[in-house]
Amino acid sequence: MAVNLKQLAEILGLSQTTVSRALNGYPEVNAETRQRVLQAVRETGYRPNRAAQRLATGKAYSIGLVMPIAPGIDSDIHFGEFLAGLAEESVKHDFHFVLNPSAPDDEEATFRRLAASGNVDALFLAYMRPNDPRIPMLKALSIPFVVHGRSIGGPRDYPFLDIDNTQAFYDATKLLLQLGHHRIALINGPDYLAFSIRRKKGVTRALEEWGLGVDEELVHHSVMADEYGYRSMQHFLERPNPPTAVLCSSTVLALGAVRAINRAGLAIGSDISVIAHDDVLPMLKPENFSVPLTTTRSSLRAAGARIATRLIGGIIGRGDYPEQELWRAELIVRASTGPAPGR
Amino acid sequence: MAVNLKQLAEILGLSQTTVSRALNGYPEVNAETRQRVLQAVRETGYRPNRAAQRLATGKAYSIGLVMPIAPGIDSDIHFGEFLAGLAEESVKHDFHFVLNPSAPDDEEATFRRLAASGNVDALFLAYMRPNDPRIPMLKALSIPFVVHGRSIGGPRDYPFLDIDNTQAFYDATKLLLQLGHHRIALINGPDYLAFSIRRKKGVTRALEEWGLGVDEELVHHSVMADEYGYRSMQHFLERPNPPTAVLCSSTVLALGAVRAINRAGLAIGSDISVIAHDDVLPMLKPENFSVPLTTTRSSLRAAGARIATRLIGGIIGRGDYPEQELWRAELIVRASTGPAPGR
DNA sequence: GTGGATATCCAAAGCGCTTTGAGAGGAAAT
DNA sequence: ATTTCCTCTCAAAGCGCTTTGGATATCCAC
Repeated sequence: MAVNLKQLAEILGLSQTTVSRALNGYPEVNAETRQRVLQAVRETGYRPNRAAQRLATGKAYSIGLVMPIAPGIDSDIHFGEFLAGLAEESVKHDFHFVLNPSAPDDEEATFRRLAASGNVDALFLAYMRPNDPRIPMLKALSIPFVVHGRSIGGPRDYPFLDIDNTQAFYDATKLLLQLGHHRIALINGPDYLAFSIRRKKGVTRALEEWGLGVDEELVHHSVMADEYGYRSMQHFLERPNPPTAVLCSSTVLALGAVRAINRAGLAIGSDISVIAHDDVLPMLKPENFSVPLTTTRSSLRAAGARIATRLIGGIIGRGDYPEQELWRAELIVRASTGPAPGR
Repeated sequence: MAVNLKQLAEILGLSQTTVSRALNGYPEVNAETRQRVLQAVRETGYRPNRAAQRLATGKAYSIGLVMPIAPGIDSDIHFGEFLAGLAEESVKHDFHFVLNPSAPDDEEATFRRLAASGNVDALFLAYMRPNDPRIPMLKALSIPFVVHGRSIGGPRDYPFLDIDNTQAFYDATKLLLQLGHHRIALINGPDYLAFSIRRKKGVTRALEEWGLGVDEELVHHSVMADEYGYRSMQHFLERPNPPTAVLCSSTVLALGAVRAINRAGLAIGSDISVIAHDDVLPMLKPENFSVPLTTTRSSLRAAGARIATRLIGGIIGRGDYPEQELWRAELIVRASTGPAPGR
């Protein structure tokens, strides 16, 4: 059943070369011959062996990503959503991914292995940290890559796609300040990730411009699961002087925070304002919250698609994309933000 | 920098054969020679080219999965969680996945392509439907595969891992009946998927054994996103004779349902009971709901790991696993279930 | 010392594809 | 008729690895 090039050529009474050329769109082949070849491919169900193709061309038609994983580590819903974007775009070009799971502390070795294996044409990086060692490493390995996010410090000349996290949280904070809030809490992502650091910076900057400082007691860092949103919020509310507004780094965190607020008997949008960053997760829409959530929005899925486009474009040598892109998140005001109480 | 076998052999003053054998653990190589080779590998950072290896052996050391995707289709959080399980196990054996995105209506062709490409040793299947055409197809292609879930109808002799959905929802329904509930609603997954059908069957069976029938008006099918849980529940509550209990096919659906119940001013566990199926999604734990959720629990991630184990075991010819496994979901009673009101 | 194991190692043949460098044939130009 | 230039096709090399089928050397027993 499974035919290979040689057999196909035999059936057609042609040489492998000609068949190969006909298939790969080389000009020096008769239109009629090409048709015959294509017809035979249809009839036999011939599919080129990718491994052989790869060995011959050096191209793998696939992009590699390292999936952070370990027995204790929770799967990240954001990762899945991003993947969906990558996938959506890749399918158009008949590309696939090679997903290489790896424990975080083994990530460097995994990258090295992946790059050397010849299994992938390009790599994708995320979960950037300050002075991320993977960037110089990949540059040294001279394999194309695109980063989702940005490192902080270290070399600056690498291809990335990021959203302007500082700006987003600056905007959000400013809105709260204008509404009269002074005690603003932040339920942020893990403190070792670059985006968290930038978001906090945005908050800090807005507060300082307003003549206020950050209250470190009102800043929590954690993995983005609703459980932590709940705990952090509960913690904040138990303070002698609780915040009147809270910023969440994800709608998932907001989910927990909202629960804590409800349980405390407070009204969202009047007693306390909530703003979350919305990655546009289809299963958790801010407009569906009991009180629709004000958000800074930027589609993770769109980012995935865009990165796939750039990566693939780079591989097949088509398209010329900017090396560095910084998307601005949109501030969308809904009912969860209102004037500070007592004003 | 990137050394290949030939160069490595040259450096060592050995033939490629010997080096290859030393690396692959063949017995006919001197222990001392093997050490020398391994040392050289360490020094040079030699990595075998997978494509070449694949071409020579026919083994790809990777398993393929088709990721259902399309511009309009939402990413499924359950998919990500399952993937995490697969990954966790695969990383131990240095396997990776080839993720092939595909539009649902193109799935068959994608499978065929994937199988013929030689890129993968085995395939993984999920989102089973009744009489799923992919099963006979893969059998015909004679490529190893394992199904997560089970089809309904069609051939029965194929390798799968499933949870006993009928049993799980039978158990859950029975609990509700024992608590005195008679009007029991079901917010189920998509009606074209086998697991949904089985879950409904479990509910039906329990009701019938109790001398009751299913009220089709109280059964909704939808994608598993909180939005639909909310809508369905709201819909049920607006009926003249609303249900006193509801079963949800996912904690994600329950999230929406709970919101609708809260909004209606009803108390969970007394006015209305809720049971959800819990796939053990780390970002959404039933014990963290404002009223902890009674659930039927079965870890999606564990299923992923188990399937990876079986798939990989089959490929490297190690281990002998049962072809078919049916896991039983655990019924865990929490505060969201209580006696039917007025009893 | 000779035949037969045993232990080590090697040359070479693929695996299925792309691609280089040429050859064959015909049309156009001289 | 010869040369030049296309157009179309082909044989063969090579991608980096595994594996078959020896070759060589060593060692034992008889």
